[in-house]
Amino acid sequence: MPTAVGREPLPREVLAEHQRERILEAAVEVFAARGYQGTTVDHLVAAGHIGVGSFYDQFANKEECFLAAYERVESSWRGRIASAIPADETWPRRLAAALAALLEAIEEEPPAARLALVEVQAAGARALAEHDRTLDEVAELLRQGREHSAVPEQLPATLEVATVGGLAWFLQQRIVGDEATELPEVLEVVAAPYLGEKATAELATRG
Amino acid sequence: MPTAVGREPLPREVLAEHQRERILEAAVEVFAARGYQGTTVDHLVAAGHIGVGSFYDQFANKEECFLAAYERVESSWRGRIASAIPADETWPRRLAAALAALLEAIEEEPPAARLALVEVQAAGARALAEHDRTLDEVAELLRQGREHSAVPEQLPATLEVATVGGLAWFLQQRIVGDEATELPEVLEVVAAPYLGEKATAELATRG
Amino acid sequence: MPTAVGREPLPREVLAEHQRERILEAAVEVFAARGYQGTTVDHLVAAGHIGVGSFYDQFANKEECFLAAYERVESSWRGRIASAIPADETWPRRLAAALAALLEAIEEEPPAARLALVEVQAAGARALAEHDRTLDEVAELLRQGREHSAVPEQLPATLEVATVGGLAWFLQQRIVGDEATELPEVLEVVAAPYLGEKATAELATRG
Amino acid sequence: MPTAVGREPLPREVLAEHQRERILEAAVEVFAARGYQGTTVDHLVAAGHIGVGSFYDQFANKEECFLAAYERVESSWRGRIASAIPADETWPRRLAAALAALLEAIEEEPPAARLALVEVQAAGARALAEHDRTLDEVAELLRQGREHSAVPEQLPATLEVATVGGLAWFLQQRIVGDEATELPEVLEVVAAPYLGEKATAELATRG
DNA sequence: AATGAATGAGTCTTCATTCAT
DNA sequence: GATGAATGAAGACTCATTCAT
Repeated sequence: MPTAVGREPLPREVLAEHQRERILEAAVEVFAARGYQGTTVDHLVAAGHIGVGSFYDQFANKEECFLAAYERVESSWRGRIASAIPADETWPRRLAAALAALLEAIEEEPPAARLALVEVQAAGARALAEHDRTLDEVAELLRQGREHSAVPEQLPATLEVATVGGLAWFLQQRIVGDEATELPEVLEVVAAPYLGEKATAELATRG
Repeated sequence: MPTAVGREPLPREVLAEHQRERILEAAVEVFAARGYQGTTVDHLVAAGHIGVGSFYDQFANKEECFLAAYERVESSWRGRIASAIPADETWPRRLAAALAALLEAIEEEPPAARLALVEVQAAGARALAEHDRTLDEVAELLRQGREHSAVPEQLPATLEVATVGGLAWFLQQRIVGDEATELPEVLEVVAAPYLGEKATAELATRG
Repeated sequence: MPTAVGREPLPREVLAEHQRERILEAAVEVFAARGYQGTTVDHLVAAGHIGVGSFYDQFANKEECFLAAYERVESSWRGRIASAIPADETWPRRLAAALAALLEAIEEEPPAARLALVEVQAAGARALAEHDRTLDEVAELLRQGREHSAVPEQLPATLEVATVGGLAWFLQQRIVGDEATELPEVLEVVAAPYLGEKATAELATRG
Repeated sequence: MPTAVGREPLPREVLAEHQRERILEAAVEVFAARGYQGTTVDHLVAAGHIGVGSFYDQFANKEECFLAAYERVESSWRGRIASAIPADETWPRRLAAALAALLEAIEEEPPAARLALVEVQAAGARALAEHDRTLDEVAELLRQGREHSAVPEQLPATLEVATVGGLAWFLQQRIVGDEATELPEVLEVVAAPYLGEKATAELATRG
């Protein structure tokens, strides 16, 4: 076996990172279950099986912890969705794949979904701003679909912002109501303005 | 002392109601300025020029006060919009009139707008549910526009919910950013799915 | 009996002031017994028989409370000493009377003495500055005794500051050691530089 | 491997001692800069470039560390002053030399001065007691000057304690105010009671 | 009917100290 | 022997709510 030279590549740093991850994982559950305001640092500490001090070693305060948890979910989902999008496909199919991945994520990780789409609204200005940024990015991606429109120049400038807001609202409703969301209904709302009702319906049906 | 005939008709009740109104009026300002979480009962009490006791005579707690303020705004705007809608007109024009009245209300009462569209998100489950109910009602109204669609049966079932969510999100963005919102951009997003891009553009232009 | 006009001259304000007095009275005991650092707000609250909130209604924090207590003692003693000084007497006798009153106060109110002469040293910069101011005032009063010196121009400029510091230190020692202090020993130290050893001794003996 | 004859004589002990010295050196700076209460063990640890554990290997707690730092300064200054005192000289000149050495030390090591004369007051009962002991020793030395008094039997018994207290207070004032102290002004206060104003003035002038 | 003084539970946060590695 | 991650006791402070006047 190779020598031990260059060993111990990840003791301290990684351990810390690992702990941070553990805390965040627990934090997602807690924030989702109790709401941002209903969550105290003690709740987080208990759920993370750490001491109060350790919590404050990792996060300046509750808000920072929420933001970190939010970003963690967001980044995880972003990766998940990105890798679900087929590289060599048309925009409509790529869109469908992205939305499918999103719905899948929501279904598989309800607490994360609640954190990212519901609680984020009540977690203060910073979280709201972060959320805005994310939605703006999604809107930007949507905008690329305009070239598939028969009448791109007629599409209102605000279409994407409204579409993304509508999507977020829609999902939020379902999450709060603890209801599942099906791809077709989402796809229709998001894709229709670009592809038209008919093509959208087809896309939703055949996939 | 002999009572004068036809003296003040409803002293107690009316006075109480009047005071409640005054408090709510002040509460709208306070909640809008400090945010739901940043507002304390003392802030409300100070702004309403009443004693703490009187506050608790009127409201069970801070949340109830917020809900009452929210409902007050909502009901006031509802009336305002209702009376702005011309009775004998086509649905598109009625829609346009309603949206115009909404934008006007937002512009004239920024605190109320902030309360009803932004802070409501952070004021807890009850407020959120109330807000949902309102948006659902709006969605219901929108649904009446389907008969103007060339292809009503192709419209996705979720269209209205998404549209309303998109509208709310859109307005929220503008309010937070302290930017004005113009009728055409809103109209395009809301009406286009029903009337098509072209007719919507015309409606927006000619009014 | 006279009418009730102009009645209720002191309900609210006075009550509040009275409470503040009560708290300060208790605070003197607590600070003296536990030391400034060893005292917590809870200790003060318990000793004052009030709620935490009421404490914070009266004082911004522990330090402000200490400062108020210090000033209360200082002002009380100042008055006590001032009224002990005979108006129509020579400076030496006035000095002796003042010191006698000071020693009497120390003996009668050990906690106050400890607060004003010992704990004040450990209560932070503000308290220290306040204490400095007081000692400076005393030094100023001493300076008036120079005209009784046979050789006033030979007295060092720093005499008073050193004398006052010496006095404070001396008293502090006794208070910490829980020992009584006799007028003659103090008088000798304070008056000797001005009156000479002999006259001082006489003053100390005969009064 | 064969050990070299006469190799490093005392590795462990000396190293430990050396480290302790380093920590104390840093501690003086930290305590002087942040005040006793404002200093945390972490500050000391960071300044000493050691681990928390090592700190607790050397000192039982923060207070012990302060006491050790205080004693280190005190002992260093004691030596410094002792070696500045000319052996074969009169008491007045020896006193002047001692005071000169003290002022020199204060000027050269402001942090040490602040620790020994200011912060010591706020570092708890133990430190205060230690300080008392030191001042008492100084008082004892002063007492030897009585034989130079023209009227030794008239000097008050408490003269030395008061003088030392006055000196300490005086220096403390200057240190806090960040002002320099000149030998003459100090000398006058300390020596005058023994030598008389005139001789003192001469001593101060000619040295 | 109205007031606001009083309460104290609940939260956040710091920091001395321990102990596994 | 040295390190610093982890702990949690302890303390400051806020604010919703009650209740005597």
